[in-house]
Amino acid sequence: MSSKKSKKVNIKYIAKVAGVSPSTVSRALRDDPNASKKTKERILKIAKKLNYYPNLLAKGLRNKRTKTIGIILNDLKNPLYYDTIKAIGDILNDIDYTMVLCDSNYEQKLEKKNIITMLSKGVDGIIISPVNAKSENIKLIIENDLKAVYIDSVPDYEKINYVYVNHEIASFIATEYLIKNGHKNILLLNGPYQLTSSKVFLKGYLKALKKYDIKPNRALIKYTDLSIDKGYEIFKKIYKNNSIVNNINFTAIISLSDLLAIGIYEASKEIGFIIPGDYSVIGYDNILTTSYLNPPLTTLHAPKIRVGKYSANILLNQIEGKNIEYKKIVLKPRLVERGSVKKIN
Amino acid sequence: MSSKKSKKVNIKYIAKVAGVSPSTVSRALRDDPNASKKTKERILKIAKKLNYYPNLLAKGLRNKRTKTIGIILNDLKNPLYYDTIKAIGDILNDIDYTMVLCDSNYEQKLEKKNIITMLSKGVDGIIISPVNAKSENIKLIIENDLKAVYIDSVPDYEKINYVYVNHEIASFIATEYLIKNGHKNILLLNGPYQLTSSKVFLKGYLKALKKYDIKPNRALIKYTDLSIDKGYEIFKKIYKNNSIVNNINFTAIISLSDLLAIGIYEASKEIGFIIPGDYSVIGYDNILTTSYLNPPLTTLHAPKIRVGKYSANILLNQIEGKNIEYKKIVLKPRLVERGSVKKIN
DNA sequence: TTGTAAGCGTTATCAA
DNA sequence: TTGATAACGCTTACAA
Repeated sequence: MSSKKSKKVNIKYIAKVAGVSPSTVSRALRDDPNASKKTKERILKIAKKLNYYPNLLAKGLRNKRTKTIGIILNDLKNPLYYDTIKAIGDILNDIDYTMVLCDSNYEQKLEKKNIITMLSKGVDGIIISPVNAKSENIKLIIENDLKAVYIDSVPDYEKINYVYVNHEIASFIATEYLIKNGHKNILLLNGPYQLTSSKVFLKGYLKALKKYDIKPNRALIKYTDLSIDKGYEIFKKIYKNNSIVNNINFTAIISLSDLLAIGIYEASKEIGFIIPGDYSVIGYDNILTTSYLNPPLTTLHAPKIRVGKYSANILLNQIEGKNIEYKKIVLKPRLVERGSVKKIN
Repeated sequence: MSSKKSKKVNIKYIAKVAGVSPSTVSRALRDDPNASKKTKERILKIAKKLNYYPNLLAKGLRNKRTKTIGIILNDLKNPLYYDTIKAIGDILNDIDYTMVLCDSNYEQKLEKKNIITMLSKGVDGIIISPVNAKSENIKLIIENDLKAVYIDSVPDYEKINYVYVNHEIASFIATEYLIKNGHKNILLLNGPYQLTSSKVFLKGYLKALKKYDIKPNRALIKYTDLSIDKGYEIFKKIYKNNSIVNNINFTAIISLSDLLAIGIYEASKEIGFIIPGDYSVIGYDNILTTSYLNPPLTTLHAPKIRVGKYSANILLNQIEGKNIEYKKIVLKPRLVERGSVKKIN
């Protein structure tokens, strides 16, 4: 069938087989108008028979276009991202683009490396959930004219695209909802301190407290990595401190991520607390698992699929030159009332 | 800071700035022994100041190595893959490789396109969950000498690598477990018909039935796509047929994917059936959500992280030439007993 | 230790 | 409509 050690099939080789010049083959393969229909058909047939596939490295080097986009995310394991990735993937499949996927692990240094990798690989653009909206890494993107759509948090620049679920509104809605349910001492379980999303999330929380004349308590604001384990850990630690020194009291918890909320559930189960009897809990993102928790988690729905669709379309339009203006899309989270919040007097 | 319209920084440009030849720069950047320490340091400093980053397309074209691996999966949205992707990503980050990620959507045609894309992009190897173990697509991989590690199902070739969770054992364990709990009429909710995993899964099911002298019933074997929605749909349809014609009876369900099992939960809730009172259910994969279902889903744990680690390491070793032999790793699923199976008389 | 030059597979320009 | 040629940015003989 396939001859071993067969010569590499490239345009030059096809040209030799077809008895024409490489440029003619190139034109035929690209369906260039400057090529007779007849030769096109002939070349295409030969290319197919030889199982030719183009060398995208050479093509990219030559054309300065790779039909590739980069996706840089903070944690490939967070279920939050999968609907988004799937949505992007579907769009790319349709138009023969591919994606290079990187995980920054919430580390600026790793993020920088990832951005440079994208530049080096000549991707046509990136979709990035930045670690920090004010970091040098954003400058790196801008100064290198790398087309980008920011998701998750928004750098403070004019000439950028973003598709942003407003975290400030999210925490505001959550906090207000709890307050209206009688809660005054609300623990904020925030993400990593350096994460811009955490800062924004804090803002909405404070805003809501202020609106209802509740004095914020520094001890009720905690920062941690976004994972089930960390949620579990921190809640156990809080519980321990609480029972000993008894300096922090709260009746409700807001967390930046459903994962943290799940960790709280785990810890509560172990410690023996009841949700929402002892503590009310609100999560964020509305990942699959939340609706099956016991009690089902009240959370804020993030429109993950739309984030993917919008960001991919914006980026692609810009790459294809169909749209020059910068697009700024702000999506609103939506409260999903389930069973983890209790009304208290 | 950055001069607008600045000249592209490449090796040639650095050479000019440094007053040396391009090859000297190339050697310096690659830490080639044939370059004086002094010039190396000088070049490196200049490169840094100029914010040089290498053009990986050119490098790849020249070296026939791209430090890129391709990942081809059947459904980017299936939580089964998250841990695997994350594990692969962590390993790649450590050694400055990147991944190109593609979704084949369980379609052979799309899979073929994805494989060709990987070849065209000159990836150093792929990790693939093939749609069908006997398809022409496998030949495509082999004939093009594309290094590959197969996960999820195993093509019938000698010279391949795979990391495989044995689905036959999975369904056998599940079926036997149900039988030992008194079930005789067991519905098999399988994946898509053309999917090799489905065929293998069926095998273990039949084997267990045979062992206990239970005659298989064709009507109790169903095929469908792996998603919550499809699980929901098919179960509602089965219920409808069942109540009208009453030709199929069963007390337990085995499904190829936890997602299908969740769909069954949803349908049951709506119809009013009790799990495991009316039907016992066993899933497969042990995705995060399963332990929070009500009742918690009894399922077979698939070692997802290990699949990622093993497959990445095998592939990388082979790419780096550290290992020439083909590696075949079979992992065993492990029964996770929870609350969705009831013992009957 | 360094420089020259050719080549990786494409494509755009120019000339025929 | 086709062909020759140079160039994309990098590396590696080979020569100096």
